[in-house]
Amino acid sequence: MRKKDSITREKIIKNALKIFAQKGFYKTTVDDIAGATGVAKGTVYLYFKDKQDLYIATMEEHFNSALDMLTDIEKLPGTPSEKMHRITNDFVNYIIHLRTNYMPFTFENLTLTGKTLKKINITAQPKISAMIDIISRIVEEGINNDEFRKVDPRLAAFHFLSTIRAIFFSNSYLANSVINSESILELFFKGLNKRR
Amino acid sequence: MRKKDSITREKIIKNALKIFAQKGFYKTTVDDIAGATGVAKGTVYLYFKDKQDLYIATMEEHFNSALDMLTDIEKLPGTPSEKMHRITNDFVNYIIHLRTNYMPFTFENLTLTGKTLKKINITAQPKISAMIDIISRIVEEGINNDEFRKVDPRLAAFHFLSTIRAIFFSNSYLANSVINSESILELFFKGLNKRR
DNA sequence: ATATAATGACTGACTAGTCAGTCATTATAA
DNA sequence: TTATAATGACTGACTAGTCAGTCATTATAT
Repeated sequence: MRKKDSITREKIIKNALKIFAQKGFYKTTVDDIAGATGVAKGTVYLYFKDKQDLYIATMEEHFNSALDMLTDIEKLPGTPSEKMHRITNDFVNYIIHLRTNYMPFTFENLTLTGKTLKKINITAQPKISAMIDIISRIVEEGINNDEFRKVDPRLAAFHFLSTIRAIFFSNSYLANSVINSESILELFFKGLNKRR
Repeated sequence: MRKKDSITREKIIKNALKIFAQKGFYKTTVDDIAGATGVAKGTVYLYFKDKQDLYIATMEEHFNSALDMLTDIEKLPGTPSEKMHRITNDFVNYIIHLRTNYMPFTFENLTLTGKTLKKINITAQPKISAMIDIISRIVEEGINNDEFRKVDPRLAAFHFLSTIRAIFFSNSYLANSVINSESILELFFKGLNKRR
């Protein structure tokens, strides 16, 4: 394969990520992606076995971006709580950049079934697991610091990702309240119960 | 005179709810629903204008069930925190009964686009809003009781629903941790930060 | 007898996936 | 240096399959 090839492949994935994120797997046609990329449909099939294969490649791209972000943040100095705020901001910006209002592949691919779902989960599960690993290390650091309570770090990491996810929906459903990442994170960190 | 059977209509909705919840809008065929109900496809079109119309009816059914549950729990005696535990249990049981592992219509219909999405949101938004209303009244009660911190009650209600939603995904992604509703709710109520 | 309910074969629009052919670029022979 | 050959990335018309929605026909209740 020529050098040119991998650039085309990357362009296709980049466009597919945006379109799949906005329209989901079924509403997105391969022609949509080819059109956005400026190639013919046949070209897409030079680089990907089928639509499902392209979707999986797109997901890998997505998770790799997310893992890169997390890895960078883990390395930087700062308290665990500061790191978790940074993660939230980065994720929010990333999703805004995709011009979609949900995290397409973070937790689920709701409407996929059977074989497709299974194949995708083979790719997705380890990546999500890796994300939870990084975050749970940050949580552990916080527990050792006496910053956080003694909780199951992986559960807290998972709940944290769920909370970030909720931020993207909050605007649609809470029009009359003041919502931003900060106010939801405040609930996440401090909880609902009054301290006594 | 024989009347168009409202029992048939209800049966179709009941089956559609289960199948849409399991397979999503696109993977579900009208034949699937007709077959499960034991009627011909044409019969479905006697009761519903099109697939989208059936989906909307299905969503209304779903939200009405949820609102009924919430209304009942709000009336019963108990502390706000007890009520919220009951809501969680009821929702979890309801979803288990549907034999699906996500809350299909609670927050989003991810892969629907354009007109379909807009029409569905016209139905869904007020119902979700009504759910948040009930829960936020319970939260307010807790704030007045000195049980909860002074927070935006609607935001807390929304975050609570997001947390319940997370319970359904936790099993897939946290296989090695001990997860149940209780441990996630504990995080929701107490927060991650250590109390000082 | 007649109106209403139900059926399911059929249609047509849509789209995933194919493949024979094109053409710009690169390699090579004279 | 220039003509010719080889390459392979790319194209887009085409096929084959799917499924929402229709409607002529049949069944049934009153």
